Amino acid sequence: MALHVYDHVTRTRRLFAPVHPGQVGMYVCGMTVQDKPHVGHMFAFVACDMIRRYLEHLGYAVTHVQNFTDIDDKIIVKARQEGIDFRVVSQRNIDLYHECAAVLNIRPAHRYPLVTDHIPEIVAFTADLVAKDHAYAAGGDVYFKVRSWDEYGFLSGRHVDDMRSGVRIEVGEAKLDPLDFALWKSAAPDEPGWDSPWGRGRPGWHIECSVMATKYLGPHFDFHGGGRDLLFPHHENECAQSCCGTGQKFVNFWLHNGLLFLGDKKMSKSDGNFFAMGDVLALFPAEVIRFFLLNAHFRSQIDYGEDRLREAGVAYDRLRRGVRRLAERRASGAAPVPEGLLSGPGEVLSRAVREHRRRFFAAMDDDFNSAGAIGVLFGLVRDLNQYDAAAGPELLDGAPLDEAWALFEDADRILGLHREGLAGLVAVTAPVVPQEVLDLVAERVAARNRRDWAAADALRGRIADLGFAVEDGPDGSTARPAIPGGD
RNA sequence: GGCGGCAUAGCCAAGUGGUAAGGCAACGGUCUGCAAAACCGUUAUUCCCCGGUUCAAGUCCGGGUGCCGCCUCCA
Repeated sequence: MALHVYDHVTRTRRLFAPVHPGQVGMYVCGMTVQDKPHVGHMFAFVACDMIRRYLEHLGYAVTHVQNFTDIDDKIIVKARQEGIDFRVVSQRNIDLYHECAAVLNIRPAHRYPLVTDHIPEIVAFTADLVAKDHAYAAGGDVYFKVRSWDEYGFLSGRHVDDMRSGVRIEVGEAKLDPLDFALWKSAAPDEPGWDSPWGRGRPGWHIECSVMATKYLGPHFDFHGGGRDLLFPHHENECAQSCCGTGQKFVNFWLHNGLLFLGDKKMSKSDGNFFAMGDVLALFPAEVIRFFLLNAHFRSQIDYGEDRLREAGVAYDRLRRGVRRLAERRASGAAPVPEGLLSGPGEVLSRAVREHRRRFFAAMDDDFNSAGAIGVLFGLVRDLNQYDAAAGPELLDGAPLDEAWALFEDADRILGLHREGLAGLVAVTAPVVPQEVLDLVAERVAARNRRDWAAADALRGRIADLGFAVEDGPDGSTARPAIPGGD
């Protein structure tokens, strides 16, 4: 099996082949930084991060470019409301993005181009489209001439003549055709603007991505990511501009992630129907959120809900405990069976691990199916547990145990489930428990020792009220945070 | 009105021709003072409905029903 990627233009999965051997160019539509990032945004970036990690695992040198749209109407409005420069608004939200991305274990892009740093290139690209008769200036604006490109609509699967287009002309616009869209918009005197051959203005929404993507990745590159809601008009327009400007095919594979829903509505800034990422991070560990987001195929729609996150936390815990148990066993000091030999349970484990490895990568090769791949990991945990039960504490089949560990490590590098990696995960075995709770635990141990069960149960209740759960083991009692995944 | 997507157990979810992954919940068991945690086991003769193609269909084709998205800013 080799990597196959879904291509929604042909509605099939195609064998992946890079434009340039050994290299992959990936452009991800970043945020319009009018507001703080919400969970829906971060879903898109987590998905692209997983994809990038897998491509790197396959050995490609990936160049990941992710823009910030730092000037647009809504940013201007916001800045005006607050009485500050638009740059303050956009920088503030860019900073927030980077904070969220870091805790979600999203690897930094190689470049984060800003629209406002590329005005000369945007002007040049626009002028070129005008020169090629794919665009025209009108009343200080410049519009892309949609009907000048025969293939317009191929990406989103619509036909120019079918579009309900009459409603799109706004007062003051001078489009020749309602379908046309702005490359350059004239600016009012009190608005931010830059000089151009058409007067003072600012870029339209789509042109920035054409300019920055082709500048950093070349006219034709491999992957372009972004939410499903960007398909039309944004990516359709971006694609039209790029193809007309460069005369080449633009993108080989589009990675449109499904949208995150809240209740029965799409999470959306403009509807106010969203959870800010920072607020969700206060409720659930970042690892659990990332696990939750990767536990469905990235192209499908996900419903956000706290119950769902809680479930994900429990599931994630099972996985993590499996990894920890394996680490403990490998470090247990039990005498390994001689090299080259396997015990009966070791034999069974060995076969299982090989099969899990095959299935894990088959899932990833199948359009980056992280959900299927995660399912395989749970199977590994189960087989490891069965080995534990069958082998007892004395046996230690080094080879299959090493192979199992190696698969967890590969999986972790690809899925990015643990911020510190597997070694870090295993090291974190002692969650922080406040002294107050420790004291109660000690009190309860004393009560148990004098077989005062009523007092012991009451103490357990008080500890639970503080958000901790007690576990009694052969070596005494311990407390841990009651929230799954909370350490 | 145009275009597109989805429908798999109580819930979430993978599965694009070969006889239903996985997680949560539930139940049974081991353990426990009781629990919790942990581990083991059980839980869809069946994939919205009706036709068709095929030796074989959740998977392909046709029709129907239901839900949703896009066509306006949006990850």
